[in-house]
Amino acid sequence: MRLKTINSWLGIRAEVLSRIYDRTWKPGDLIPKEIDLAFEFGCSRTTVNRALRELAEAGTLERRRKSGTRVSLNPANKATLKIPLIKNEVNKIGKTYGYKLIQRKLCLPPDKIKNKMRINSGIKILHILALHTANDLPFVIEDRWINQHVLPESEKQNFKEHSANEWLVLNAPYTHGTISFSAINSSAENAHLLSIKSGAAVFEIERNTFDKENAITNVCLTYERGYRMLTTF
Amino acid sequence: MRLKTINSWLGIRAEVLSRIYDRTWKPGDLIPKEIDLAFEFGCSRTTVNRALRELAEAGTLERRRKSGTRVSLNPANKATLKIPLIKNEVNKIGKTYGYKLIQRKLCLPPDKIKNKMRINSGIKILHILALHTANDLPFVIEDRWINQHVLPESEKQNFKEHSANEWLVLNAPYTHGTISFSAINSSAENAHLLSIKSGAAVFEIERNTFDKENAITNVCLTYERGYRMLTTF
DNA sequence: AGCTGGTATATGTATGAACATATTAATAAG
DNA sequence: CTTATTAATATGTTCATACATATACCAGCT
Repeated sequence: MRLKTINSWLGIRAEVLSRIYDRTWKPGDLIPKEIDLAFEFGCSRTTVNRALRELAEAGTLERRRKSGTRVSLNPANKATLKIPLIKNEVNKIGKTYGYKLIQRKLCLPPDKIKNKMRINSGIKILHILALHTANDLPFVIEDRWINQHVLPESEKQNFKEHSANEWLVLNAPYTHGTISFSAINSSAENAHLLSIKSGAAVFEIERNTFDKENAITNVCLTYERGYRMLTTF
Repeated sequence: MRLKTINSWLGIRAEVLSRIYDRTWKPGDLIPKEIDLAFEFGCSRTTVNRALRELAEAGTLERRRKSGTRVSLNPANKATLKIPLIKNEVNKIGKTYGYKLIQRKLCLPPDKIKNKMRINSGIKILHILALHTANDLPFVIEDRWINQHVLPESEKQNFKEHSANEWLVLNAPYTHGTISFSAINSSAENAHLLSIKSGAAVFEIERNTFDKENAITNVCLTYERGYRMLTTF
């Protein structure tokens, strides 16, 4: 019955959220169909569709053809994490970024890496160990393997001035990847590099990127003690 | 000059990704404007817009009015984490979910919680400690504070059968929240609950949810040893 | 130089109409 | 009673068109 004219998709999204919030539409409820909402809000179905689609992508709504749109039972608490370049991450917290290459050489990867990157036995690949610092204090250990057979250019890079992290972003397009977060007790070597006690809990991010079926790189980032990864929703 | 007819937004998104991938368009490059792409792909600008908008949301492209669209310099490695109900998380790995309430009482929160939830001194709020199990083995410790002044219904719940986690999803609408991930050395109490050695590194997720300016709940989830949070991109 | 205002331009949004597609519900065949 | 077929329907997508809006660029002024 054409009560309001919130005729922008942002306005409609806000109104729908508000109705979910004030429990006019409760979790699990079916909400009116697009045409009816369009009439009520005094806009076209296209606009309603845009608003509802965004909410469905965010996990707030669930939509099915013919059935209709309902409020999600578990609002999928989706958090989107931005994984920035370490350099940017350090700059963002107002500290001075530093980088130091510790090791760079071709060697046989351990079984774990061999499996993850699908490297045959006896094949040497590029291993890089580096330290990123914030105000000259250890910030992150970058322990990286690069498949130089897939990425021949990488063999010409010495990674002395700039981290592999940065070079890869510009020069290694990927199709997909995996990422995992975990907590581990730091090894003696890592503890030494980070100037912490051996065994101290540290936050680790492991990332694998692929070019179709070929693994490009595997990196394990070990963060300074007390590091927190934050986001909002 | 109308070479192909990939005239669906998904097709166009794929084609654009492919061109970025094969380095026809390199990071930082300006790509043709919507109208030109529409002509080339033999579709309307609306469709191109949809494809490019999605890619911009994903962080692959950066768009500015008048300037145009360019390939992101740092493809914002955005990973979207789905934070499911613990029950669903356990079921997903094919294990039997269990829940045990350890403690539930009104008490004075420590300073840390008081600050985060903006609770005045001397005010008691609801504290819940519970253990979630997978195949009868400890999986997650849920250490939660609920502001029962904002959420009066919560005081009537005993949380014996179902976790606060589940009740809140259905009964506590929120406007926004924060989430943080970290690694810590487990305390003696948590180690005991999780049947691990005190000091072992454990993964922690801390979440705060708000109803406008009022904090609804603060929860700290401490996961079993070796837990990994995974996602793909 | 620096500031001001105007203009051109690429993206952003809205519309109504049309057709596509998934899925439910009704119906007919076995 | 069960299963295959068909119709109905809500969302999904595309289109041509129009207008809105941010902003880069330029001209003219101080």
